[in-house]
Amino acid sequence: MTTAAAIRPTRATSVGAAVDALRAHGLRITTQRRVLLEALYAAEQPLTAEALAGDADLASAYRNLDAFESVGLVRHLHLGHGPGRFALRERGAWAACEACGRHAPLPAAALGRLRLLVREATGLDAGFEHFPLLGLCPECANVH
Amino acid sequence: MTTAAAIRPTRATSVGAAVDALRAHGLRITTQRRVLLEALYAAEQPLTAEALAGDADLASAYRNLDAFESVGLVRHLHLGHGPGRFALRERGAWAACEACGRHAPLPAAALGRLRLLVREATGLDAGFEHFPLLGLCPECANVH
DNA sequence: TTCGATGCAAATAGTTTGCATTCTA
DNA sequence: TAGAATGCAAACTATTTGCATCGAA
Repeated sequence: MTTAAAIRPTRATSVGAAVDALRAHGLRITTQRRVLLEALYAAEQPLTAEALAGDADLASAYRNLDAFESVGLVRHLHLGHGPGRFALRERGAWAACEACGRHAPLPAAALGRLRLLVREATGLDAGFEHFPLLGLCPECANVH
Repeated sequence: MTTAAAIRPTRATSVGAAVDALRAHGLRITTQRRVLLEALYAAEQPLTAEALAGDADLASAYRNLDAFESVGLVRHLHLGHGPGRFALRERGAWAACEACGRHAPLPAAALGRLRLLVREATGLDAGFEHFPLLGLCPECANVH
């Protein structure tokens, strides 16, 4: 893992732009890295290393995702239990229901207000990035 | 793991009260369970199963902490990477710095306002319980 | 043609499970 | 004394590392 504090985001809105960004950071573009990038850009939610790698070698996938993360292109996060997941930093923060597992992006405006509130209350500059906002969605809340 | 949605908190402010609560739930009080309770009540922060168990058998410690959790006495949470941690539900939610690892309880008032804000923005009833509020404390933020 | 990336194998960390034994209620 | 809890061993999942080989620049 790389410390979040040390990473400055790399925003690339397409696989092509990501390739350029990676090269600019001195990373080489290989077949398996291209596959990972395609999967990351195609994904609508954070995915596990296994899902992103497909048939490719998992150990290399972890190494590559880690490289992408330390370059600020990707973020490593956890949605509930189970394996960690990876998503483009580009895609923002997430909110998830801990009962049914559904998750959705967190609106930027809400994120801003949350950060302000947390800063006032605790002095902490909260990212809501490595861990999502976790709670109960309306449907699951109604069950009880 | 037990689904958070299904658990109703058990508030017990002392080891003795916790013992009563466990018995009320049909759980037996053994030496190792008493040790775990002592450790939980003595702890100022969420601790790992290993730390809480001391010399005792780790597998049993996990089983017991899980039992405590499903009775609503304890909560299982994650502060950054590494092993999961356990704390009394009694003790509330946590805020942690992802750079230096320091963590502190989250004031109840702030928690209430956060929940309201999140609910308005996403419809989600956020607990900030299984995962803490993660961000950068003022000192770590200043380094950059 | 060099050094970074790969892919396999093996190690590691955290956690769970099976099962015979022990002890609480 | 019945059934719950224990303690060891072994399985398991997620992730990392060593190392010889391969390939991008």
